[in-house]
Amino acid sequence: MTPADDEPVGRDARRRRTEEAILAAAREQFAGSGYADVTIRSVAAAAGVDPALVMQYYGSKERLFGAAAHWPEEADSALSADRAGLPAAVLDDIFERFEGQGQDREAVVALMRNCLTHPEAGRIVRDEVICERQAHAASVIGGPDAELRAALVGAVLMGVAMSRHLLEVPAVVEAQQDDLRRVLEPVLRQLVEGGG
Amino acid sequence: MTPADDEPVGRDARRRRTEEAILAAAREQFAGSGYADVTIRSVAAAAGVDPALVMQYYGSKERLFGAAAHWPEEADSALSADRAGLPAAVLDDIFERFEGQGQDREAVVALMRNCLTHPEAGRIVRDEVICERQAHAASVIGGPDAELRAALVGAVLMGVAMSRHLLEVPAVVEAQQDDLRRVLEPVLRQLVEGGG
DNA sequence: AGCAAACCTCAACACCCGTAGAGTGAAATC
DNA sequence: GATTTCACTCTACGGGTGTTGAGGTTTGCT
Repeated sequence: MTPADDEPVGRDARRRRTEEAILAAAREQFAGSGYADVTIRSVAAAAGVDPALVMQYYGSKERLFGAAAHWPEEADSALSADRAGLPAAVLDDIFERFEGQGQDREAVVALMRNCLTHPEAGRIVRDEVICERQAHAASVIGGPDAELRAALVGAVLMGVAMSRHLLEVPAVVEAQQDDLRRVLEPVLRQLVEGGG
Repeated sequence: MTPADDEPVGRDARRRRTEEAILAAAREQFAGSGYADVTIRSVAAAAGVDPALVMQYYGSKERLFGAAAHWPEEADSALSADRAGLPAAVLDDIFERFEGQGQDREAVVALMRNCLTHPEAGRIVRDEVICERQAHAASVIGGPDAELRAALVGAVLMGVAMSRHLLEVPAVVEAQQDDLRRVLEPVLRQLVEGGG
């Protein structure tokens, strides 16, 4: 880390800064490549730091990944929506998570990128993201297929997010947020409200 | 390879059989784990063969992956459907590909499993699977959002397939094919037919 | 039987990885 | 200013990887 001029000095501040530099590099690399292709050495190099320091701060590659890739649990408007408001609410939520520009976006992309190949990432997405929201969605959906419909809401959102941010399917990447909202909202409504 | 008793003998047949044993082991492992976690050695061990033989037959790990993970181009009923028949047709197609029990199913799962972390697998899914079918779907959908809607059909199917066969979200795994068809068909219809 | 070819294995190389422990130099404390 | 503390680096180890070339052993042909 080359320290900037106007930043706070002192041992603690300096440490916190390099710690964050390592984490930022890790987030970026895990968001862009698979777990195995990211090496402690490559993260250290991007952070301008010795590989051993990464170990010293984060213990292991696994723990570094855990710190870099996660699903931020901010206020989720979809958890307090009724049936009519659910489609718009889940769209709001997913856009907020994936289309921001901060570290949270990269943490989410890193989690999603690895959820099919990294067991722990897969477990988090399945159990702590999809299933958790599924439980609430099912309760407002009701009916015999409530659980399935709720799970499929998650599946649809996952598919769209992956197409747009991970696989980068051109037509989905180039679409404006409003277009996606306009097209997807009725689709999700059909999913949560069934025939009626 | 331990040869079975009732199988054809001869040099060629034997070779073809071990070649297929290697490929079968590779398909299974690439379908179940990420590219990096599958090793030439583990594939060779599962096939009961020396690692060097895998190299001799397939040239490199990359080529072995290419042979094991692909999207079989069989007759695709979705390519000859009109707008009204598209939802049912794409569902038929995806069920046929993912719910069979042969080598094709594993080849497809292997491709999907790695499409977020393996660049070539990602390219195939994006360009040769999604975009190709998107082109046809868009032509039968029509309207200003045709391309986007067509791409989103692919996104929805991908999300469902991943939930069911890769991430294994319980509610989606346990659902019967008929349930999925019944719930998803109107959803896809809403997507391809828009407001009308 | 004897020879050639092909299937297959052995052993090894060169590389890169995650990780560990000792060491260094600067900042904080007295 | 001396000493301690802590951020940080150097060096290295052990292991696993893809890959290779030479050797062995079975098969098929004459």
